[in-house]
Amino acid sequence: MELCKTFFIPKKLRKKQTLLLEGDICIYNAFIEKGILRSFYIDEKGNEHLVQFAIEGWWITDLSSFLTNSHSIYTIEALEDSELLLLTTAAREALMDQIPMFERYQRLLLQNAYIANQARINSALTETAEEKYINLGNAYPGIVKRVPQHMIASYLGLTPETLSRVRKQISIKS
Amino acid sequence: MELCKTFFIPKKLRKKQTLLLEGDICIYNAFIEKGILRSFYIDEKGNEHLVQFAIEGWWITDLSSFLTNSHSIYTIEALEDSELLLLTTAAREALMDQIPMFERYQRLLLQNAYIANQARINSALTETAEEKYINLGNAYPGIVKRVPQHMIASYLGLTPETLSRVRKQISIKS
DNA sequence: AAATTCTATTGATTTAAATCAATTAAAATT
DNA sequence: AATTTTAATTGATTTAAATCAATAGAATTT
Repeated sequence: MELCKTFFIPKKLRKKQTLLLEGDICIYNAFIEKGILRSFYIDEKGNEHLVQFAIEGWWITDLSSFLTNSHSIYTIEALEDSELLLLTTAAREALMDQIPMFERYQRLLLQNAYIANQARINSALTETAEEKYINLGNAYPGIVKRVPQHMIASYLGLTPETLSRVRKQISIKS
Repeated sequence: MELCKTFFIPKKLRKKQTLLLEGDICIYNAFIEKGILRSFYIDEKGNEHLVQFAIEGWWITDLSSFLTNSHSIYTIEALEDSELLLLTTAAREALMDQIPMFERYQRLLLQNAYIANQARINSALTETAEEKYINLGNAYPGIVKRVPQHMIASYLGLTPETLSRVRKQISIKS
């Protein structure tokens, strides 16, 4: 554990500060010790799309940029004051060499992320606005409570107005 | 290469035959030498949802079921007569032990699949029916040409009627 | 505390895609 | 080749969600 820690760079971010800006190359894979971050991008029409939330114990990066040293299309930003442990590509390789458990851990993380993304695709393609919101709340109550509503809407591919109406409907029903 | 081949079980599937049935445990990761397969599931309302296509040189499995020995929610079926090389969990582990390149290759595959899924999420959440169809055709022309149109519709989360109209619109424009 | 910015709600209207229904076209099976 | 099954198209209508617009409510900042 002590050995492991030497590979990481601690970093604090204040709310609204960024770990990665669109167009830059993502050189870190960030483990979140405290706080919450999001990644997002802005499309040609100027609309913002929320790609990922990440809370304590999760990792966040632009995997495509991080792995291939390509320019990122995403921005990663803290939604609360946060404490991170940063891993550079080099440190990650070194960790995987020296601690086999870590390679296994990374593979498991990626597998879980892949499976979670598969579920998100199914949700995006087949569920109604109400189902999307309820299912997200069940799967990640910590996130839904903690984040502005319009960001949840963006994550689900809904407008803020639609999500507001969906919430009203749900509250009337119960 | 010769060593590598001994780990695989060759298998031929005729069109419409299945590699995996919903409810079963997925014990194979299948490499496609020839042909094309799809994975899909049927929801509570009886609607079929196409999860994945896979052609020559690709892999197909229910990763969740394969990795955790859980019951699959997907069915995997050949859309043409196909030739596969099957890898059991045990053979996969052995291959990764004995041929380090193979572990690296598997990790790269998973990374690419993750990144592709991320793109599919963005598409599903933000694009119009027409954009989805055009972008899919650009990314995977081989698949769009080779597969019944209603399956493309299902993959994109559209009804067959909508896809038919989208195609008509595109043909009128050009 | 006042002002500004950000966030959520509500109403009216539009729009993209789904649904329902019928018909035509193509493919597979006998 | 004839029949059956499967696939694609087209039309009419409905519906879920987006858009446009205004207002109200919170949270920050000065």
